[in-house]
Amino acid sequence: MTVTIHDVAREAKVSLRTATRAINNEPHVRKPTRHLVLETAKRLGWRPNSHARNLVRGKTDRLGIVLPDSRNAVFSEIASAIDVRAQTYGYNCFVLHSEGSAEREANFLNLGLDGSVDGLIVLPNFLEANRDLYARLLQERIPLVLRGGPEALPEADILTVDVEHGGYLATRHLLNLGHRHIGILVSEFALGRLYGRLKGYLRAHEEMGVPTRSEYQISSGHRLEEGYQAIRRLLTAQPKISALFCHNDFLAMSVFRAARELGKRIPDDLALIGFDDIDFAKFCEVPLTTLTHPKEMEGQLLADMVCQRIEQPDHPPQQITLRPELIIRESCGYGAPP
Amino acid sequence: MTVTIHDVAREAKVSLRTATRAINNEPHVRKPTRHLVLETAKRLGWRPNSHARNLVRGKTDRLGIVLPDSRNAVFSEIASAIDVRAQTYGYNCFVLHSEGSAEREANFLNLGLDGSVDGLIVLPNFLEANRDLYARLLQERIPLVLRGGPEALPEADILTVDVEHGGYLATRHLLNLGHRHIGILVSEFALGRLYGRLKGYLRAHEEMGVPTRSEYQISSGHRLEEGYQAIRRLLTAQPKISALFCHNDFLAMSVFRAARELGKRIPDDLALIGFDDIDFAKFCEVPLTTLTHPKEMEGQLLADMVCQRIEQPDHPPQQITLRPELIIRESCGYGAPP
DNA sequence: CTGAAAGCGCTAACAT
DNA sequence: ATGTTAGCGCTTTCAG
Repeated sequence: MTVTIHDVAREAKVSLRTATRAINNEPHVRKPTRHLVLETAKRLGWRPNSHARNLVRGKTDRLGIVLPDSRNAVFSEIASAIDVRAQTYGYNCFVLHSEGSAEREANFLNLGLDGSVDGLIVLPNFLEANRDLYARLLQERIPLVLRGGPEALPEADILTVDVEHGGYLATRHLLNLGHRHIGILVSEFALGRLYGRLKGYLRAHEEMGVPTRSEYQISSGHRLEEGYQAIRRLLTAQPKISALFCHNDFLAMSVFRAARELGKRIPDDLALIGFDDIDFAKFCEVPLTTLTHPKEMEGQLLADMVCQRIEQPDHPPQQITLRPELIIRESCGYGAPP
Repeated sequence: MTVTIHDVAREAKVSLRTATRAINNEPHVRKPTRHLVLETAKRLGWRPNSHARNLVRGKTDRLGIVLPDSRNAVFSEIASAIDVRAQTYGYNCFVLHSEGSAEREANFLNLGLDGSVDGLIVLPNFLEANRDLYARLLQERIPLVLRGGPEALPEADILTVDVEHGGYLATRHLLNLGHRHIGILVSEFALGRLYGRLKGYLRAHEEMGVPTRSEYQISSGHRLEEGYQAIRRLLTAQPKISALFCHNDFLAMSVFRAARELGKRIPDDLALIGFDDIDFAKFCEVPLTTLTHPKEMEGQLLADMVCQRIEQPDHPPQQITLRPELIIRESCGYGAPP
């Protein structure tokens, strides 16, 4: 039924070896022979079978990118940058969204173990729940690069964004602007790296001698709606809050509506800082002050790291930290505090 | 080097057949035997090889979802809904972003041809450029479902959103509100379905006896920045425009900044309508009036369609059209025209 | 330059 | 309940 390279060879009256040669553009085939094979393949409607091919080659030229959440554009932006770079190494990328499910994340990690991809770049959400799997991946020497989570997996290749520093920069900026009642929204995902923002926030306060209050610190799920509800609650319960540092730009977008409904204007009555510098940050009504790091470079580094690991399995693990920078736009106003 | 199921069988002192049985949870293996095999597999560090498995089974239990653009959340939302539904059939989904490249799209279509996935759900951007490939897919009877583009490929399974109707509804709404100078931004992708919006826009005008002007009709690329520039240009050149129908919510988001910079307020000086009802539409500063169709249902239908095609290859092609509905929020105001 | 033959790791008829 | 055996479709030594 399905036509194999065997059929092509027979039909073209050449050996199997010659057929592969012609088809894969290898040398040592005469032009007319090659042409004949190619023609025959076409005529017969032959098409390569990736499984057979990958099985014998022992590789796939494919990479898996495991993302936590398909809604937040920052992940798409990073994935896109990884993809572009991976392309130059000859790899295609599959993007996989774990969508808040440890089981889904586990499934995707398995794609590394069962040879479906040659390497994995993962933005982990369930480092704890899937601890064994991550360990296995490492032990089996499956090329794996993590974005974040160095404390949890010190022996892996890891790219980290120094979110604590980001939190510090953001908060210091707000304090310098004169704000003394600064709210903070962090993600409820209990990953160490996520609370980094809070650490930076606390450190900045301490450094400036400004007291902090736990009532100003809240968390929410990763969905826009959840962020919106949490922020609305915070702003309602703590009317003194004049500035808000939001876990990421995505959730920060939900502040606009909450603020408006409570009769607060951004930036006049409420200063707002996000994190990530997603595209929307530039084009929302009041362009968002935020923390950024070059996402093209991040993607590039991540791709480089897996590819390097693939080529040199024995290379000692590499850990790179990216420092975010503050991008001042308009959402914190320019001037004095309320 | 790599441990195979063969090794496991030998080590457990059972036959190959029994080993597979145990491992794949098939019946006709005694408990202790099964346990022994599983233990041995674990001890030896055996892991299944997906290529070998898929090669012999002739299927992968995987679906490919080809998306035009990773930035626009509407695609993620649809993909996510497809994924959820496909899960219930036992399929995993790979999402693939063609990102405005016909070649990338072609690459992904090839995953269907080479057996990497059992079926393909594609939101096509390059139906023309990849015409041959689509035809091939159909001819080879690879399960394929398209979202949009029925004119181009009448013999395929297709789910269409009636964007013309959407354009009509949006424009009529604006006209009913009293607007007489309505701008429209459409995507520059020359797919038939995309210009549907414009058709609906024109039809609504005609029906109400309101003249249209080509100066009010512009197009832009799919990036936020491009939308922003196009809109800024339009609004600057045509100050009479009091309402804007935007190709999609994603691009509509860029209107907020453009309007603000030109001293126009939404909805007071500029009414705005989008398309898609992405999450952001609800939570932007002025919740967006838009066209919607249930994306959960859309994803569900798309998944059902491929799965059905996989199960019944001979089923006649199915074409389903979804009608968008107008969701009135706040971006068009409530009252009279300017 | 071309060909014969040996697998890659797994599943599944077909026995026993 | 378990074992034997023949491939799935392809690449790749190794000989000619």
